[in-house]
Amino acid sequence: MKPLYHPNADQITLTGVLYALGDPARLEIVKLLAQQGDQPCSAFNCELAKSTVSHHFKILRESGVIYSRKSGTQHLNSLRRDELEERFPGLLDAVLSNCSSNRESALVQ
Amino acid sequence: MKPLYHPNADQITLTGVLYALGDPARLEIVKLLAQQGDQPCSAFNCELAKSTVSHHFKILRESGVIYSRKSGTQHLNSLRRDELEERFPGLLDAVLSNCSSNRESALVQ
DNA sequence: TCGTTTGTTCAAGAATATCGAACAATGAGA
DNA sequence: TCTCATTGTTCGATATTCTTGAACAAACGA
Repeated sequence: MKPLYHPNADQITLTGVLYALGDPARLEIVKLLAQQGDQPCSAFNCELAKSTVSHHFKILRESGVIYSRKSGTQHLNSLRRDELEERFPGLLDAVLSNCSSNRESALVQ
Repeated sequence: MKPLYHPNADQITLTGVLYALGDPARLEIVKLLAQQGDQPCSAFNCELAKSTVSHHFKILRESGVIYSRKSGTQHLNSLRRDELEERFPGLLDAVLSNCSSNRESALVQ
């Protein structure tokens, strides 16, 4: 299986991050990781096809929002909080603090 | 000509705003309005076709990021700063303060 | 070894983006 | 008033991206 691409911190772009966060499903994923810590893709329960979920994780990973590492049969995903904070101070916090818990949700769709 | 749709403040969604900002051209437009105040679409100089620029302004308007009003032959666009601040405190500031001036630009593209 | 779990890849159809051309609305000038 | 230029929108075509089910690959456990 191919190694997973991750941008370096200095390759992360603002529009890339905003684009990645600008989708209900992906924002839910980010919220999940922020609240529950590292999680496999399967922890994200929604009504989307798993190929679609895989695609969303890829967008998040390639935009630099999350880091994915293999762990047995699954991938553990973590928010790149510190790197994002250093690159774009206050951005992730501003987004997360404005995520309602009764969400614009991919779960509800 | 059709009246322009604008969402009410409470209809503005977080993912909608993030999606609107997650494009280099649109982020440039927002930056322009933040720095120079109200501007017509034509103030946004870039290499995109004008139909494409029109589309970007529409996305910004319908997501609630900007307000557009007719003024003679042009449309004057303004950032909905106060409403965005009330709806998603700190979000726009966090984005704008992380826009580099040597930009990820639609101008350079 | 065989089956299960986890996630990716592929191919097809749906949705969205970009573009040039045509159009509409307004204002300026003869 | 009658052009003409300016500003944006709308339309049709092409290109890119999204979503999905099916097939595949890797790792684990019985």
